Amino acid sequence: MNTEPTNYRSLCPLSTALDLIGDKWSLILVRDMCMHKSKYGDFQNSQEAIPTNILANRLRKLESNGIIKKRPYQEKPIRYEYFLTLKGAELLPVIQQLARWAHQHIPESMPPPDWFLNAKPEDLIKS
Amino acid sequence: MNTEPTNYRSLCPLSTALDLIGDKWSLILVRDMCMHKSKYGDFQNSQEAIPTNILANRLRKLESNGIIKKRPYQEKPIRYEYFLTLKGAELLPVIQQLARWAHQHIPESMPPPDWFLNAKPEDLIKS
DNA sequence: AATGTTACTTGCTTATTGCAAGTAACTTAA
DNA sequence: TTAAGTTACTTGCAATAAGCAAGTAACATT
Repeated sequence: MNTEPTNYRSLCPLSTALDLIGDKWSLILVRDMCMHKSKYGDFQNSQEAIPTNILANRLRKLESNGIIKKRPYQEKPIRYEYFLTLKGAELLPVIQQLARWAHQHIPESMPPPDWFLNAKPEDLIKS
Repeated sequence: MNTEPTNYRSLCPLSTALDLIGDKWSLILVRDMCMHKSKYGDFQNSQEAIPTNILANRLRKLESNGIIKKRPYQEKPIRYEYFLTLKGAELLPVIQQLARWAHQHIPESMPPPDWFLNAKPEDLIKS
């Protein structure tokens, strides 16, 4: 399944970015991988409670768009762990800004932890 | 129409942010307002070709969430212009990062203009 | 042998998106 | 002065996507 858009809505960089990750769940999964969650069950157990069919679909899409990679961690039965590519890790500044914004402007939201605000994309790859 | 979520999926700042603006169109409209587009027709004329019912719906949601405000620019018939609040203007760092990311990682996307990358939220309000 | 765990898929319902057309209140051109 | 155009929408409906519940395959554990 290749899910890269064959034609983007426009070539505006913001618009192309949103064509890839502009939905309610993709960045939640990127966040989880920033926190070194890597297995299907880890993602399911996050507070936001992603439906399992959506989770499977998003993992496929993110992989097909080069944002994550999967690698087998056992053979019988075959099971994969998922982790960020460089392309995926470099979404960290985006989600840091989103978290900062939410903390400043959405009263209900919790403060982002310091380790998260201080993290760098290169901390996330090949860990 | 109040569209603020009564219960967010979680209180994680990223998650609450995505509950408000995590869709394909909201940030496109914020981008347009950063470019000083202000009228309904201006938004319709953007390259991404937002459907008119979605546009009306998103303007309502963004206003109800305090990200934009509207102000009448004529009385007969009543017509409004839309502009960013401080809360909306402070989404600029988010869309700057998204644009930067897209330019670096999506080959098809165009480079973001320098004025855009160098803009500051305070440049956008009360203009 | 039965129960549990992990990582999914399938079927179905509900919600959202998007297209096309319609409408209201004007403005402009013939 | 009438017809066509503009602006800012709303409504109806079809297509797509999301979400819930249940099922399944391949093991491990009790």
